[in-house]
Amino acid sequence: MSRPEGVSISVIKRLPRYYRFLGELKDQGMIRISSKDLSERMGLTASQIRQDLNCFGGFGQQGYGYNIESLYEEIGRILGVNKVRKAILIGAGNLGRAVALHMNFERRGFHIIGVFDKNAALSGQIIRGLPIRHTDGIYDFCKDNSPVVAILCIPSIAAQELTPELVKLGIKGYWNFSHYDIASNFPEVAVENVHLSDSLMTLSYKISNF
Amino acid sequence: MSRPEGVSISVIKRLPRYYRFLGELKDQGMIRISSKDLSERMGLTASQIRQDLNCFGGFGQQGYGYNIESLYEEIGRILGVNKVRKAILIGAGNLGRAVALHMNFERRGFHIIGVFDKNAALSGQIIRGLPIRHTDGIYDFCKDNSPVVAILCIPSIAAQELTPELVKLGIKGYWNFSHYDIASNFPEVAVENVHLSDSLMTLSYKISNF
DNA sequence: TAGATTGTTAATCGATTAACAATC
DNA sequence: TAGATTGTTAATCGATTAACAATC
Repeated sequence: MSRPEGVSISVIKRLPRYYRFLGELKDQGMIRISSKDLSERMGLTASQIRQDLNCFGGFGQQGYGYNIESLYEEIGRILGVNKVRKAILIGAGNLGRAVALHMNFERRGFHIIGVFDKNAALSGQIIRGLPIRHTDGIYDFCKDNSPVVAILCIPSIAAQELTPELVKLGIKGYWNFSHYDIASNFPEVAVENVHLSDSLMTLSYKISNF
Repeated sequence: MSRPEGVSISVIKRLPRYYRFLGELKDQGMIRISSKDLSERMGLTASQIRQDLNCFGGFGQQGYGYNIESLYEEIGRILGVNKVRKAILIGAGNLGRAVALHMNFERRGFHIIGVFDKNAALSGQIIRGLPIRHTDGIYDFCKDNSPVVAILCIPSIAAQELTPELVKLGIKGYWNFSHYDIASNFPEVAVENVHLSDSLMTLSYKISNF
C-alpha cells in the first residue's frame, strides 16, 4: 500500500464492489482476470480499475492480469474486513432489529457485543443472542468492554444527545442511520451515513424524470 | 423547471438534503434565507447551492434570497414527493419488515399496497395493515392493482429471477436492497440501490485510515 | 438610492479516460 | 521472442468554486 490518506472518497466507495465481484469470481473457481475483462463485467473502464487499484499498490502483473484470490485478499485487507472490531448497536426498534439480524457483521470485521434502547420495556429481550440493555448503561458497558464502533438506529435528536458521550467513551467509528450530522460536529471520528429517506426521495426523482 | 434531463446525479443526490434542511427551517418559523446563510448551515459553498437550484429554475430574488416555504415546495415538486405512487414490497424478512414499518412512505409520495414473500409460512401475517401474500400472486396482483414501484428486500438470486417479470408487469421504479444489478440489465427503468454491506465496508475502511 | 444577493459566466480543481512505454 | 496487459503519464471531461454584472 502506498499512501491511503490521499485516496479520494470516490475510489474508496468503489472498493466494496470490487471486493464483491472478486469474491464471486473466486467462488466460481476463476484464477486470473485482466482489468479489461473485469471492467466489462462491472460496467467500468479498464483504465479506472487500474487507476483505482494503483492507489494502493501494484497488484497486477504485466501480460498476465490480476490473480483473483490474492487481489480479493488485498482489497479485504485495505477495507479492514480482516480486523475484529467490537461494536454496539443503539436503538432496537424495527430498523435496529433488522440491521442486527440481517447483516453479516462478522464477515466484515465487526462483532456486535451490546444492544441498547432507551425504551425500558424492551430491556432483557434477546436480539442476536444479546439482551437489550437500557441506554443508561452505555457508560459502564463501554468502560468495561471498550467497543470502538457504534451503530446508530435512533432518531436525530437521540443521536445528538448521545454522540458527545460516545465520542468521549472512545468510540471511533459510527454507522449512522440518523440525520444527525456527526461528521461535522466531531471531525475526529469516522462516520458512514445511511440516509434511507434521502435514497427514497432520490428514487422518486428518478421515476419522475427518467 | 428548465430541463431536468441534463441534471447530473451529483446535484440530484443533494436535493433530499436541501429539502430536509428547508423543512426544518420552515418548521422553525423562518421565512427567508440567503444562499450564504444556508451554505454555512449545510457545510457547502453558497455558489454550489445557487448552481444546484438554477438547474431547475430561478427560485430566488436578488437582494433578498430565497423564500423558505416556496423553495421547500418547489424542491418537493422536483423530487416528486407530492405524487402518489403505488408500491409493492417484496421480501418480508427482517429487512423488509423494518423498511415497511420504519419508513414514512406517504410523506415521500409512496403508498404501499402489497407485501409479498416466497415463504408460504408467512402468508396471511399482517404488516403495516397489509397481509403478506405469496410471491406467486404478484402477477395477478399487479394486473389488478397496477403498482409502479417495487421495493426489493430479497437476496440477489431472487431479485434476478423476479425482476424480468416485474419489468414486464409495468413496474417503473425499483428501490433495490439486493446486489442484483437491475440498472444495467433493464436500462429503461429507474433504480435506486441501497447496498448496506458496501456501506459497512466503507465504514471499515474509514476507521482503518482516518 | 444603496446594499444585498441572485443568476450566470469564467476559472479552477479533481476525477475519469486515453495512450503508451515498461515488462512479464 | 512475441503477445498481452500492467503501471503511469498525459489529455479530457465534468463538477465545484470564484467572480461579477444584473436587479430586487
